[in-house]
Amino acid sequence: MTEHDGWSLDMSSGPIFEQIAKNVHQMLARGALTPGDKLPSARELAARLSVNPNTIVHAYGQLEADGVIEKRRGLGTFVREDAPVTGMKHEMLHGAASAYAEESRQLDASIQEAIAALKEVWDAG
Amino acid sequence: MTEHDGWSLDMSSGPIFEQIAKNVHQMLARGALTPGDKLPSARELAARLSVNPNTIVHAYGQLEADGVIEKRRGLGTFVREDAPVTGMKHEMLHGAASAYAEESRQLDASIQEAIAALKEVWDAG
DNA sequence: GGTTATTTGTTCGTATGTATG
DNA sequence: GCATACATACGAACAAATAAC
Repeated sequence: MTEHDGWSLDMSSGPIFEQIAKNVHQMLARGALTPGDKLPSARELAARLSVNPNTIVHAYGQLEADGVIEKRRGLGTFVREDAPVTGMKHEMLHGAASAYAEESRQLDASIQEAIAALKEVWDAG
Repeated sequence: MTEHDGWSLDMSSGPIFEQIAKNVHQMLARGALTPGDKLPSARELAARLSVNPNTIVHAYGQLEADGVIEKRRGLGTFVREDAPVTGMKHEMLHGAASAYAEESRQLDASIQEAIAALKEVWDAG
């Protein structure tokens, strides 16, 4: 079994710094992170994910620009108290659902077929 | 209304040449392309999608490596007679379903929630 | 029959963004 | 912050197959 504390990089594609930022959004959406929580330092997270520290800095910078986190010099990086979390889970779920619906429709699949395929693969993950 | 002859680029993310290759796979899966069919020339498709002709060449090159198409200098690019089409629709649908299942699980959503979200957005597309 | 023009794929170099050290 | 390596996308010039003259 692999470790599972919320921090991972097993997503399929895209820039690493975006995957990390997305991961933070997901952890916020499912309550694994809440306002006031302290994020790992750039060096520590970089070591855990085996990536360059600058990549973490880049990801945190994007999250700061999104208004999700704030950096406190000498203390670390924290989830902002006014971070937008309400309804974020449903927003992200709807986004993923829209992408799946779009791909299914491009394959000329009905919603019944799409649901059937989803049920088939749900347990496999 | 936008034109809809099967060729488009409105997918969310990823390299352009991969989006084009994926589009060809989808058209093959739903029967919009069949073995022996002629694909648009690199220049024509590039003009239609407003991208560089070399980007199309790159996408076609990947499809050729996949054994799906073949190029004939001076004639054009064609779907190979022995292109694998059987079951391709289900394969691609399962791939998309797996991606959606993965994202839903990372948000701590149940399969019921995932199906509900899918139903909600199905008509919106 | 040979030459030209058009269409097509092929190949070179260049610029930008990402990841690394 | 800077230098290097890699992938992606772009641009222009090249070579082959076909049709028309």
